[in-house]
Amino acid sequence: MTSMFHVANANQLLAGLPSFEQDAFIAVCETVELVFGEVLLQPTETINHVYFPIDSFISLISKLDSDDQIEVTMAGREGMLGISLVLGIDESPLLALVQGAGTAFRLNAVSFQALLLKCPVLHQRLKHYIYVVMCQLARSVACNHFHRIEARLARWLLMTQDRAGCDQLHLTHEFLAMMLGVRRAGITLAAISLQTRGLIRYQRGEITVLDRPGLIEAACGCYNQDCALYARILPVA
Amino acid sequence: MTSMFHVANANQLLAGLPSFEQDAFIAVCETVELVFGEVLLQPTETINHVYFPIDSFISLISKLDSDDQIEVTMAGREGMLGISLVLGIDESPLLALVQGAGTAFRLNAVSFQALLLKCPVLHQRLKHYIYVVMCQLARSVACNHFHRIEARLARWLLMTQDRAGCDQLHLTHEFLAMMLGVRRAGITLAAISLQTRGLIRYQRGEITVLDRPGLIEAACGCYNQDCALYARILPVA
DNA sequence: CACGCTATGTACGCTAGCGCCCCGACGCTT
DNA sequence: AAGCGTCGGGGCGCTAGCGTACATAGCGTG
Repeated sequence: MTSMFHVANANQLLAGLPSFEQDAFIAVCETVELVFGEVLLQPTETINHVYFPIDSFISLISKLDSDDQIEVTMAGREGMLGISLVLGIDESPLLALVQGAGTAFRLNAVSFQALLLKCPVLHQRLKHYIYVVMCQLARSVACNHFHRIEARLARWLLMTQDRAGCDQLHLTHEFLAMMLGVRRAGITLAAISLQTRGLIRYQRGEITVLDRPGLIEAACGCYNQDCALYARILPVA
Repeated sequence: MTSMFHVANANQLLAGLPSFEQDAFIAVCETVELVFGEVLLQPTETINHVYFPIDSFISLISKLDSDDQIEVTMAGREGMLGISLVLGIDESPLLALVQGAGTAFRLNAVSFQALLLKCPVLHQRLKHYIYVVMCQLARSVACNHFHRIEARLARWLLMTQDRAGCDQLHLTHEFLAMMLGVRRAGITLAAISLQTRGLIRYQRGEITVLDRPGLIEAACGCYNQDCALYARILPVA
């Protein structure tokens, strides 16, 4: 029963499910290791599996063409990958890239769909999760349009830290540029500014968050609003 | 029975429903007139009614603060307002503004939720609609970030024309600036360019689309991709 | 321990779009 | 017919961010 307790807390979408639904979940899932840089889903590809990250996390990237791409949302322990199956669609328009290595629960699409019918509480919780993601997408449209690179970088680091669960992040400026849809040089300037202000420290692909409250201050309000929304709609129980 | 045929074709989400579900729908809905400029929903407001536009359409606007706001999606005869009720959430983070006057079917939230349980085909179709909206939001994040005002304006005019169903649109530069989240002067320059190229003509708040294929050419590919997605996921029959 | 790769710093000219302002023109109202 | 409010055109200096390029500095490997 200890393992169930663990399951319930391993991923926040699964947290607090009644034991009946937890049993059903455990019966069909497997545990997999996600490797950094792995592409779990190409745009328009069929979704064969859903993932519930435990300590890994995944970037979901909207790609207009080879040059223009931007991360639109993340899936870590607070979320899942393959959510559109809940809507009855087995494809995703986004590129899913493992951004933080670690473990995740994996289910094949068929089992997942069957599971939803057996687990109304999970089903409802996942619908709420879809709502949260939609709100975050809508906010991101505005955020990416209006806010400066530095504020967006701060926001992004905070979101990543929440999902990685540690202060040390494995990220190059190049990678960050890809995520925010800006130049690498643009990231460098913003990073210098954040470092000068004592909020972060970095060196050859390792970024350390030194002052989280300060970073929240430097980030646009979108970070706090996203957090507040999630907490309100998907309380951990 | 003629009226039922009309219902089935009045709003594309309702099109093609089995007659049983159409009956259930007609039993609970009312027809309302939407007035230009009317605010149907403030951000965070409780959703008391859902709307299925017939020849009206609604702008859904993400508002960061009083200055920074941008339209993120539209709801016309191809969609609906209040979709988050399908996910079990009776609030919307977006501002809903009537942009094209006309008629719409309206249901109160409670009846709508009850209706979903009685109409599995409608329910499934609305879930598919949610998927389409999510994809469009994700694309808009990238589009608004990477594409020039002129291309985005062209896209926006096309989307509006589709929903208005006529060549003549009632729009000032000021309003367009609000929708695209840019300066009025920025719209003026883009509009001049489109007019010079013979794609549109405008005069004191009336814009006429002269060359639709040319306008599609001038728009970013996002327009075509959105259309293609909708057609694929929500075929009209 | 030297080499080479990768990550970061920096520079330069350029463009889109900003904020702000003023003007003229149209058209509705009185 | 006059007046006024609304709409569009245009100008000004400014900034963020772009594309490109090159230089330095760690680090791992041979």
